Amino acid sequence: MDKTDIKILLVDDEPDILEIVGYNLSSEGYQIITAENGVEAVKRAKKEQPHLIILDVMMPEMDGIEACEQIRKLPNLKDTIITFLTARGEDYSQVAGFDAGADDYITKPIKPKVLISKVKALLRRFKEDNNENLKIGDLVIDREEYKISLKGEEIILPRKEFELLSLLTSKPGKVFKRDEILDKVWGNEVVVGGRTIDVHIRKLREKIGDDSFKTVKGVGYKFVD
Amino acid sequence: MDKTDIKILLVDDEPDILEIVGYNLSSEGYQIITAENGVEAVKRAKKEQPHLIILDVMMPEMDGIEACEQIRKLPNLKDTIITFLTARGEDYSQVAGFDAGADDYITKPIKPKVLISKVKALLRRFKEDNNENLKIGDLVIDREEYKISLKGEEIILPRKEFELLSLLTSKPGKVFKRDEILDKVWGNEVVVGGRTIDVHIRKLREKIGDDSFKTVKGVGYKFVD
DNA sequence: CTTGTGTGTTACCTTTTTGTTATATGTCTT
DNA sequence: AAGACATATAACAAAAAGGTAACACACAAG
Repeated sequence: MDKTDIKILLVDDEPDILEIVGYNLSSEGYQIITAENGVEAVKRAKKEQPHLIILDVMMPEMDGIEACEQIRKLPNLKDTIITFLTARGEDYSQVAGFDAGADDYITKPIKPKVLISKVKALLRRFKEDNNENLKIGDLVIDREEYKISLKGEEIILPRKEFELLSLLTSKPGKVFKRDEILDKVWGNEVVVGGRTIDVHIRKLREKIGDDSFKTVKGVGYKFVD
Repeated sequence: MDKTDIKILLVDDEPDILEIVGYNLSSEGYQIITAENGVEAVKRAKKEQPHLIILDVMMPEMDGIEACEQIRKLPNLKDTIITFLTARGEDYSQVAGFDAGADDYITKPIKPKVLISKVKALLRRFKEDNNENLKIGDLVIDREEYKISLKGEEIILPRKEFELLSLLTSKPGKVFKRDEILDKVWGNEVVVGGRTIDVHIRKLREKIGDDSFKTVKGVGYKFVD
């Protein structure tokens, strides 16, 4: 994901802060959206789906804590990172903030450099969470480039095999039922013979390693590390 | 899950810290277990199966990092949340801590209020994650991975046995009538002989333990802790 | 057009799971 | 204590599930 694709929602009732912080972050390449109070913040968050929300605690209309709680309730914003802006020493805010579902807080007065590195750190964590390339043991799976490498060795897999591997590794340990595999890899319209999955699993076993794929009889297959 | 059902293992070599933090958390209603070094921590964790472990990094005998690694290896503790206690500025510990499988860290000096809200936040996440796994006494049932573990020992069960166990444990203590079991595990269309359930119960008894399954004559079976 | 590759099928084979039966053991009632 | 139930158990049989090799077909590249 490119930096310029990242949206940050900045919420504070003081226009000065919005401007200074906004300026600093946009010059780093982030997309900035602003709001001046909690009500507006919730509204914009819902509409714009930002990746990160920086929320002042003390605000008119609806304070940051409440706004945070509201936002956390929205299912499509549950992976959004929320960080509070609080005056130093306001211990209470920190406490309430975590309770409300915040991920971090930044203390005022704001030092732009500190702010930016904190934002970067938070977003890095975010990216790691929903990364496109998976790394499991010796195996790296690059979904963008459609290739994998095992112990540094690059392996080209045919599409179906890749998709099957990709599915199984998306949740290592989880048992994928045959139905589920058919549905996700083949698409539920297509009807394939009963041994098709097995054959593909066998091919993966040949290429990736026998132990990585466990059969759960009567249920399906799982990938193990 | 009630708050009073939540166990927290607190590990630090300084008795003062154990006392203060322990006091604060117990007065919140959590059950507190303590240990004074890594070796002891691992032992107690294995035995008590706490939901959250607060682990000091610097300790004699075995430091927090190593203890964390050890604990993460135990299959029935893999959903336990581990958070480190580190001196401010010890950046290295934090990094190593995350590598070892920690979920968070708390910096010293500890402010009780901050600590408590952090604990709450962590446990909230835990509850959300963990709706799939049942834990009853020594037994952990992982419906997603189709496996169970008993006292840390992993056991693979065939599908019908797994489903039967899964049903009985879904409401420990409740007596499931034979009809009900047939319906839920076999499906009401299928007709099986009268002794089929007994045989499966017997197999579970062999594997899980004789005492866990009680026969209620004329009615059915129940799982007891 | 030929060749090669990806994909899926089929026909066995093996193993595991599941279910049945016959017999034993209990337990409650009268 | 005998009979009627109900469950336990072991040995066995049947069915299901998965593994594998060989092959068939489609389609793209040369």
